[in-house]
Amino acid sequence: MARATRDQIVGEADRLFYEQGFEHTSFADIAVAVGISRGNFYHHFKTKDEILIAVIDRRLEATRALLAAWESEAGDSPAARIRCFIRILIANRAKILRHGCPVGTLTAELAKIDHPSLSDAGRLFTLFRDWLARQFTALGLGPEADRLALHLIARSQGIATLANALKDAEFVEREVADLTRWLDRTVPASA
Amino acid sequence: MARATRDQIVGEADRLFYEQGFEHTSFADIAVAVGISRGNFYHHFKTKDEILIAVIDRRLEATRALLAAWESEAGDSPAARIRCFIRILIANRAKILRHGCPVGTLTAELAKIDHPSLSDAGRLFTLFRDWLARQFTALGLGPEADRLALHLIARSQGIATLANALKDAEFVEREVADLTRWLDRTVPASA
DNA sequence: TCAGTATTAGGACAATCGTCCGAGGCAGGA
DNA sequence: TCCTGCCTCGGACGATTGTCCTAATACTGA
Repeated sequence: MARATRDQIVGEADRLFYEQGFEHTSFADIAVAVGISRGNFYHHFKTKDEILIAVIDRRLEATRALLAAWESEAGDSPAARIRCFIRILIANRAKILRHGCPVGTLTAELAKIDHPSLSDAGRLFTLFRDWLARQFTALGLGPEADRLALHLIARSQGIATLANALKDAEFVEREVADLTRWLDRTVPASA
Repeated sequence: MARATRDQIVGEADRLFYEQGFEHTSFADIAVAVGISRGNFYHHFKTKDEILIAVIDRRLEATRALLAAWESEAGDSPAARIRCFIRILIANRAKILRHGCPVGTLTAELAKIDHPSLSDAGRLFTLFRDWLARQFTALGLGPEADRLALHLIARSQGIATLANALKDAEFVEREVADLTRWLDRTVPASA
């Protein structure tokens, strides 16, 4: 089945792009990881950029699924849903210490090499932004919802960047606690 | 004079590493920027990693000078000195939108390719961290000084990362205002 | 069973990478 | 004046990059 091979390629590329970066990952790296020959790629993807687009699409889909899972997991409480977002810093702590945030590091790299897919990668941020803004709106913070969403994402990015640079897990816990207090202070005392 | 050529190489490498990234910048790129032949490098630097080390040293020195300048610029007010730090987000706004924070993007890249100079680059963060902690200590916040310093750096990193991804200058202004309010709220009402 | 398509392997390709060499140019001291 | 040592040039090197081709194989439908 061609679909299976294609999915394997995209899956391994996704992992390698995260762990090593897009440019630093070669066709040979992906071929070894998947266990296929290098020349086989051309049948599934014409260029490396096409693999990147497929990886971004995969991440967009995974993010949509994650957000949907949080909605059912946290029930009807928007505040609890936002706490799910904050908690990914704890859940993915080990990976973040080693490789940073998958969204932030990818967009930073694409911005640096002036890659045309930067705007596509930016849609990953938009997904979180809009979802968070909807939660803040549901909490009655409509006029500030987008501002609060961006603020929360920026705080998370800063924590991930610094945790990655300093390799400091305790710092993450401390900042997440701080972020949680900020959330409690921001939302009305209902949820 | 050999020293002048060497300094030119390090200077252009510094700029290019910031604008394009370390890996994406080739010897040829630097040679063109400086206006010398490619083979000339070997006389000044044996490897590309040696250039990176020189660039990091240059940035460390520039950072020390910057911090010293803020100390005299802001007089004896630690709070005013901290505001100098916050203001670099505004002063370097245009570059940050295009290329991110020079410190954050370099450490992120070096972490991703598992480069041995990552710890050296991390010393750039340490410089700001210790300096900021000293200012908070001078404000009578000794026990919390290091925590507050890291918090402030993380916030700045998050703003830079997101501004770079979204190319949104207005967002930077808003978050800097927010950060300034945080500072006013945190420091005792003396300075 | 067989034709035809889909998938794969292996390698060639030009370009570029970091590295390194040897020949020339230039200076200042004897 | 010539010699010596620093500096620079242009190009060669092996390795690796992304891209692409062709021949062999696996699979499918009739």
